[in-house]
Amino acid sequence: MRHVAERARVSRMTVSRALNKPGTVNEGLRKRVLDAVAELGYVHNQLARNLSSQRSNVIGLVLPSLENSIFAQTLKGISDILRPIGFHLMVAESTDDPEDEEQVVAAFVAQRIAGIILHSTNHTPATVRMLRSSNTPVVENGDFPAEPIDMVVSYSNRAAAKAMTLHLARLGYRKIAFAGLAANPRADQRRLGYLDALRETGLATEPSRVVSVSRGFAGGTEAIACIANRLPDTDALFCAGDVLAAGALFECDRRRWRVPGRLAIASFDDLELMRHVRPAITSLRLARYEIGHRSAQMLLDRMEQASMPVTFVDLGFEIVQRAST
Amino acid sequence: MRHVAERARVSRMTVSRALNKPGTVNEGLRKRVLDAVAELGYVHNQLARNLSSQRSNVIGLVLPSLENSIFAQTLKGISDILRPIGFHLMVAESTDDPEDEEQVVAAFVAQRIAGIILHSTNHTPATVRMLRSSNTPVVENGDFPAEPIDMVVSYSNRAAAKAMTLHLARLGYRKIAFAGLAANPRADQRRLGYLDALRETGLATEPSRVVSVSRGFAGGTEAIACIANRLPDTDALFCAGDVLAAGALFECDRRRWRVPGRLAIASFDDLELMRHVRPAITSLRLARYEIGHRSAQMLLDRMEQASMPVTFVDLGFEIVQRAST
DNA sequence: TTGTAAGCGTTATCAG
DNA sequence: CTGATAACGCTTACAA
Repeated sequence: MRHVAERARVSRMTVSRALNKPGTVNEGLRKRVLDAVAELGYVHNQLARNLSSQRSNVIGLVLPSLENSIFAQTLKGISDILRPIGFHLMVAESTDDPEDEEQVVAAFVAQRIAGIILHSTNHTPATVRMLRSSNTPVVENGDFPAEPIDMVVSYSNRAAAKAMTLHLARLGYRKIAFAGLAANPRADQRRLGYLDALRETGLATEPSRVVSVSRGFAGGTEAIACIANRLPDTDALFCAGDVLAAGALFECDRRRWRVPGRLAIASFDDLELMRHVRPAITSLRLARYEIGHRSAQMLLDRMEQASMPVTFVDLGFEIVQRAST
Repeated sequence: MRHVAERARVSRMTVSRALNKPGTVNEGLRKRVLDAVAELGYVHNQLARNLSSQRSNVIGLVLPSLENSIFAQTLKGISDILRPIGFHLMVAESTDDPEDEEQVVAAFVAQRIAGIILHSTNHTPATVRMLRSSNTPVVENGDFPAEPIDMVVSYSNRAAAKAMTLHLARLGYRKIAFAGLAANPRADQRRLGYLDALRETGLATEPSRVVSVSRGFAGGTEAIACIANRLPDTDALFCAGDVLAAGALFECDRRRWRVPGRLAIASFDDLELMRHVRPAITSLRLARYEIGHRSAQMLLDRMEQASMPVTFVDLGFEIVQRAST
C-alpha cells in the first residue's frame, strides 16, 4: 500500500479511503490511486485490515461431520449470504464431541472470527465461556438447545419426529418401529418425539420397537434385519435419517418385502433421493438451506447493531406424504 | 498479551515464547505465564500473529459447487491433515465459472491464505497471475490441466471414461450411449474419453449416442427418455456422474426396463449409493478422500521447503464391476 | 534465557 | 477532502 501511495503521490490514508469509501475522496485522486493499484497489481491485506479495525470478515461453521450431505444445503445457504458482502467461511468438524468442539471453537476465537454457527447444541462449559467472554455472535442450528448460548435458528427434532409418528398412526399403522443412530443427540430427541406420539395415541402399550443402528445405508439394512428377526409384526418403520430410510428400502427390495404392503417406511430429512426411489419415501422436509441463510443473516444483523431484534427462529418442518406409507 | 505479561511479571516476548516454543523458556517463568493465561482467559490473536510473522494458518478451497456431495470426501481428506497442525480451511464456490473463481481467488489472496486448492482447472489469466505473483502454493484437483499453475493431484477424466467405455465394449455392449452435463469441463473430458474408446474399438462407425442432460436425478430420467425416443437400440448407458446413473436406473425401474437386460448402466464416481441400489451399479471409483489428503499434505510440504519434491500426482481410478452391466 | 526495539500493513482519530 | 500520528497484537532480529 505504501508503494501505491507513493506512485499515486498521496498519503496511505488516501489510498485506504479510496479503496474503502470511494465517495469520501476527490475524483482525481481516486483515479490516480486506482490506476496505481492496477499497475502495481496491489492486493489489499485483509489480515492487517482486520487487525487494525478490530473486526473480521470471516465467520466460522462447526459441523458434526463434513461428509454428511445434509449439510451441503446449509453450507450453500450461508455462502449465498456471505459472498456478496465479501465475507468468508471457515469450516471445521466436531464429530458431535463437545471436547472436539471446544478445540475448534478455541481455534476460531483465536482467529478472531466475526461470528460462529454451531450445529451441535451440546457444549462444554469452557466453550460457552469462551464464546461469551469474547463476545462472539453465535447461532445454534441442530436443535433447540435447553440453554441457548446466543441466537438459535432451527426446528424441533422432537416435535418433528412426534408429528411424523402421529402421521403414521393416522394412516392406520399400529406397530411402528423407530430406527436411529445410537448416542447421537439429535437422534435421541427424535426418539423421544416418537415415544411422545406413541403415548399420545395410546400405542405405548405396544412393546418397544426402538432399534439402534450404524451410520449410512448399512444402518437401514440392519434395521430391516432386526425387524425380520425380532419384531416381525411391525407394520411401519420410521427412520431418523434419509440415508437410513433408503438403505431400509433397498433391503426390503432385496427381501421382496412390499413397501408399504409388508412394511411402510418414513424418513427424517427430505433429500432429493427420497423422491426418486421406488416407492418414493414419505419424509420430513426441513428448511436446511433456509437455516444457513437465516443464520448467516442474523449473524450479520447482530454485528451491525449490537441490539438483538431476533434471537430465536423456528423454521419448522413439513411432512411430505409419498407412496411408501 | 500485555496483561498476561504484566500478571506473570515478564516481558511480552517471554509470553510469546512460552506459548510458541515452550522449550526455549525457563520452566518457572513458563509456568507463571501459563497460569496467567489461564486466569485471564487469554486467547492468542492469530490475526496479529499471521500479520507479524508474514505467514498464515489458513488454506483456501474453491469448489465448483458446495451442494455436490462428491466433494464431501475431499473436504474431509483436507480437514484431516489440517486439523492436527492447527491450520484452518476456508471454502468458497466458483460455479465452474472462471470469472467467479477469479473473484474468490482475489478474496483469498487478500486474506493472505497460506495455500489454495482449486477443483476447477480452467482459469482466467488474472487468476493465474495473482496466484503466481503472490507466490501462493496451489494444487489443482479436478482434472489434469493443460498448463498447471503449480501442483496437481488428480486423475484423468478422459482416461477414466475411456477405460470404462472399453470395459463396456469388452462385456459385449455395442451400442453404448453417453450422458453428461452440457458445458461442464469435466463432463467434456469424459465425453472425449468415451469417444476415444469408441474409435479404438471400431464402434465409432455407430451413430453418435451422446446426450446432454441436466443436473441431478432428473438428468438420468432425461437420458432414459432420450434413449427411449431417439436411440431405442442402445444397449448400454454410461453416465458421467453417479446421481445421473441412479436417476437413470430409477427411471428404468419405472418403465420396467430390465437392467442390464434391456439397458446396462455404468457410472462415473462411486458413491455409496451405487452399491446399494438394485441392481448395484458398475462404477468408476476415484480416490476422492486421498485427493484432499495429498493436496493438503503437498501444500504444507511446499511451505516448509520452498523446493518442490512432488508437483504432480496421478491418483488413478478403479473400475468396480457390479450387477448393472 | 530474557529483554528491547522495530516493524508487519492497515485503520481511527484528530488536525489542517 | 487530505494528511500525520498512533494504535491493532504480535513476531523478528538483535542485544544483554
